Amino acid sequence: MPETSGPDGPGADHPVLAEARALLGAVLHGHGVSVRLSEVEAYAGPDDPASHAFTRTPRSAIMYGPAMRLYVYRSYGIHLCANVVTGPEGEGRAVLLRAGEVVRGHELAAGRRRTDDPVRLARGPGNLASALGLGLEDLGADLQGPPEPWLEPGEPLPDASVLAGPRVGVSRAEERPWRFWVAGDPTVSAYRRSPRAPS
DNA sequence: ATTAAGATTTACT
DNA sequence: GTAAATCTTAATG
Repeated sequence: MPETSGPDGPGADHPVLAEARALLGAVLHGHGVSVRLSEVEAYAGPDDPASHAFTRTPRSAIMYGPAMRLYVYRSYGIHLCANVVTGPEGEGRAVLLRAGEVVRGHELAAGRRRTDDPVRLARGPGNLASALGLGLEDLGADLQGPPEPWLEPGEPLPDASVLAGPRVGVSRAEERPWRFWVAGDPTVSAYRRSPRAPS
């Protein structure tokens, strides 16, 4: 096991990858709704041009804070995305929660999402945050334990059940397979088009 | 102060 | 499958 930089260049062996993989299978308890994470994306700091932490800003300041904290940001102004800050303070590492399966509060989540499809309940970052009832009020919330939204680590998944692939919506460094999802989970969607494709 | 870009979702065809 | 809507944040003059 190679600690060498791999054939793909810098960041191929980044510690955030292991943390993102560890988040798969964990259960995120939100406002009356619990979701088992099935798809996540790893984002590093200065080493990742696609990360919000690439440049130090008030918005990404939370990413440089202590771990196990919730980072919520707005995407395209209308939707919210939930992230979990990982790593030691100052590293600026975070993991984006892209999708998951609702294991509790199914009815409540269905009411919020206005859909009865359990597969679509938490498919997509914005939907995941919406289904959990997360908002900017939960920004920086401690995920270490109740009563507020908290993250319960699950059992480590077999390596064979975890697949990796290129990230979505990232205009740069898409060659890095920093996106992890659970194999065979219907809540995980396939590759999507890139945002705002040039004419 | 203004311009540009973006970690998306939903609806319609 | 394709197209459009929506808001914030970041950078620049």
